[in-house]
Amino acid sequence: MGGDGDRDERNSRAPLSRERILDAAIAFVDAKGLTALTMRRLGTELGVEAMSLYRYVGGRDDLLEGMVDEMVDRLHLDPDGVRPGPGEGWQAYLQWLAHGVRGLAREHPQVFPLIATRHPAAPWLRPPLRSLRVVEDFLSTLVDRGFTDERAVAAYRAFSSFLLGHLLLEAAVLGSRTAPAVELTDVARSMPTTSSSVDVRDYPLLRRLEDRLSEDHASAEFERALEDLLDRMERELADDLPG
Amino acid sequence: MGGDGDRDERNSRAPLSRERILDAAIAFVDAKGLTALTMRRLGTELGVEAMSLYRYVGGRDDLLEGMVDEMVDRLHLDPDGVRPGPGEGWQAYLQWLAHGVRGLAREHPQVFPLIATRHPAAPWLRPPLRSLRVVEDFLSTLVDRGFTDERAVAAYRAFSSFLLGHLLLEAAVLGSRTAPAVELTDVARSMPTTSSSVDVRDYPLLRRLEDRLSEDHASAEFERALEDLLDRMERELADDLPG
DNA sequence: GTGGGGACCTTACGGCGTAAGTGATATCCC
DNA sequence: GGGATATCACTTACGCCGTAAGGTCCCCAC
Repeated sequence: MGGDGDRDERNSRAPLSRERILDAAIAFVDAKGLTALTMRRLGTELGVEAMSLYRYVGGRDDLLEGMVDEMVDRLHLDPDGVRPGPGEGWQAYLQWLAHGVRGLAREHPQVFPLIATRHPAAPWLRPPLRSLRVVEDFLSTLVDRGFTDERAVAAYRAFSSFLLGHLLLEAAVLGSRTAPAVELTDVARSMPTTSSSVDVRDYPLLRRLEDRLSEDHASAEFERALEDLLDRMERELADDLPG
Repeated sequence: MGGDGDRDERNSRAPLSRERILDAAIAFVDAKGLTALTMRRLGTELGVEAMSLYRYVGGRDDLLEGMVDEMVDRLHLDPDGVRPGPGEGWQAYLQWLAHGVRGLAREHPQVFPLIATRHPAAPWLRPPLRSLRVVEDFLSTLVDRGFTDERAVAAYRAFSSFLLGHLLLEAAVLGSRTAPAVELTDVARSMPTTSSSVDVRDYPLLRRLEDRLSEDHASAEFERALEDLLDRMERELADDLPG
């Protein structure tokens, strides 16, 4: 049996690496949704058996963790502009960071819940800023700009809560648009158990406001709320000095 | 072989119902964590085979949905005090609602991510306020108190973002405390792949602030941020009238 | 008593994560 | 050049998962 013919039977002979696997996993989730990601399917996607992935990722959990890490680490490359230098004030930095994280959420709405929901390594590593490097950078930037330790930590907490709430909701909307994921059979099966009939007529205000509720002002609301948050920080910061 | 002896072989012969299943599931997740919840184990917990559950819940997905619905619906019973009447102003109502939702998050930190993360039935049914009844109540209360339709919708969006961000983070901390869930072997396996050695010495500010970062001021921060949010709403509301 | 129907059980299937062992291919030392 | 060795992917197998389909038992109306 000719041992020659199967030399390049798969043309995707890029040699497989942790990064290649993670990128493929992120792309896969973007396309098919989180629940569709299995080791076997991801292997198929890469032209490889599922078990081959285990040389690089240690397990499904480590795979998810790796996806999150890689995405968060992208923040320090160039989110969507140039990172503000030391001369530019902490507001510019927080604006830059906020928009960077928002970019992640909008580019990968199916992956973002993972960033937001998985238990971080340390409890004070709050999503969505779950990288030691990013948090160190956050705190040192603020301290360098005149924040006390206490104010910097408070700012970190307020900032992460803000990002998480706004971006998780924005990503949920984008994500449900991208991945219908619910088959018609699923809807059919879940129908009979849901309590009798949910009649919209029981909720007159919802009916009246449904169109308005469906409008999308995500960008404007995000900018507005971010500015409010920064104003609030600025006010609190000013309270420290004149004592 | 004596057909008599197995009359009451299981003393848990309460007749099984959707509510009993949902309650058991919530208790199970509180105790063992979300990933430990399987149809088979939940059946065992109830003294029943897994397939018996399907007469009441339609599938695992419907089970999760039911848990969320039941928890959110508890808000309208008596969160942690008496619901403010029509004479009490929208601030009192929002305070009451916010503390009710926070109560859910703190009592069931392992379930809360489910409330926060699952795709709601309608895209404008934003977590964590995912019930038609609750949202109708929210909007009508505000409109009755003088909000325009537009302001009420904006308030709904800001309020849900606020709750989601703050409570998901608070629940994550409580949840990781409750369910260690990570076996020592898991940690060991995920170690070798995580990039070389993560040395805390590379992050001097984190080291300096670690204690401060670990302090728990969740309650005070929640109250403070909630008041800020209500103040902001009040200011915006006042802008409408005097025009 | 009997038969019809509801509540629970049994069996079975395909897919999942992954432990363990097998083979093929590139690399290096002699 | 030729074996030892390391590297990488594959194969096989196990136990657990969700759940489709059908069976069994018991209780109650007649």
